[in-house]
Amino acid sequence: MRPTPWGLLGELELAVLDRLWEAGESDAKAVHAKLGRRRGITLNTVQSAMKRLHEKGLLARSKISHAFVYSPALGRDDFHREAVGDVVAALLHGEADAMVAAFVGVAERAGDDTLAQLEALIADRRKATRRSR
Amino acid sequence: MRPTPWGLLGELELAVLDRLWEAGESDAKAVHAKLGRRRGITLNTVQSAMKRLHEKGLLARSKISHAFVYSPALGRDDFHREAVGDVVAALLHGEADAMVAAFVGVAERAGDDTLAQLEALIADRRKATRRSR
DNA sequence: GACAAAAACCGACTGTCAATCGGTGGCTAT
DNA sequence: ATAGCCACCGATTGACAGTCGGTTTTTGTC
Repeated sequence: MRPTPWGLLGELELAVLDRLWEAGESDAKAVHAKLGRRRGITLNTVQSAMKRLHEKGLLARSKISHAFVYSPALGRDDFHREAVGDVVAALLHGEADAMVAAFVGVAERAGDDTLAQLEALIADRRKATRRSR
Repeated sequence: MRPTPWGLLGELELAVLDRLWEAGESDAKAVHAKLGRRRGITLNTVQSAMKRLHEKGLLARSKISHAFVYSPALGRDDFHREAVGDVVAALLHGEADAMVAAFVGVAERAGDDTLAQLEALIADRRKATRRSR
């Protein structure tokens, strides 16, 4: 019985992903060096997290000599879109009105500039859409 | 050891909320009548879910005679805004650019009309903002 | 080829949380 | 008083992240 239908990541998993996006491909040791010390967790823990991320298809890895080097399977933006999309899908069952309202609401309380940014980007996307049609 | 930073609801809990938003205040029995049968769960299970929802502050309740009548503590839209906002906050640590990009991306793949809707609503909100300033 | 170091892997344990019931005990209306 | 209804408590299950310890595998080096 799946508690939540949307597969959301944990805190450490997100931190690892962020690290990978920032630093590009890295091995477990490098990631641990950056965020393991602060958190007081072992290299092993970081390894486990990265392995799970790999199993979920979020990290690609390749063996360099005998060690793994991981890299994000999705771009930061793709992942964000995916995640937000999942939540939105589970929450508002595909109802565009509600979705739009939620977006605007969130953007609004993030600051007025955000709304303007949103507007600008939309204009951009719509232009692109029209052209490609 | 918090598994996920965002407190997201379960499947049943969401269904209960949806039901309450649709039908207005109801007691556990009524909710169970609507979605318990299909799911093959007992009234008791629905009661538990509603109680948890109440403890989380998402359902208000008042005792009518000896039974509780529950009603949503937040409007549907408020809740959606809240939930999406939480996820966005945890995911993109307050970076407006990424947020905007994600919104547009999700809206885009929800259909082209959605983008237009979003645009319209934004124009609306910005007008309102300007007026109130 | 043997060996030490490094890293991956496996398995276990913990904490949290939703879902799900059963049983118990308290009101309520008759 | 008493039969029902219903809330509450507690227990169980299942999932999943975080966290390690211990074991095995791989490698580079004498």
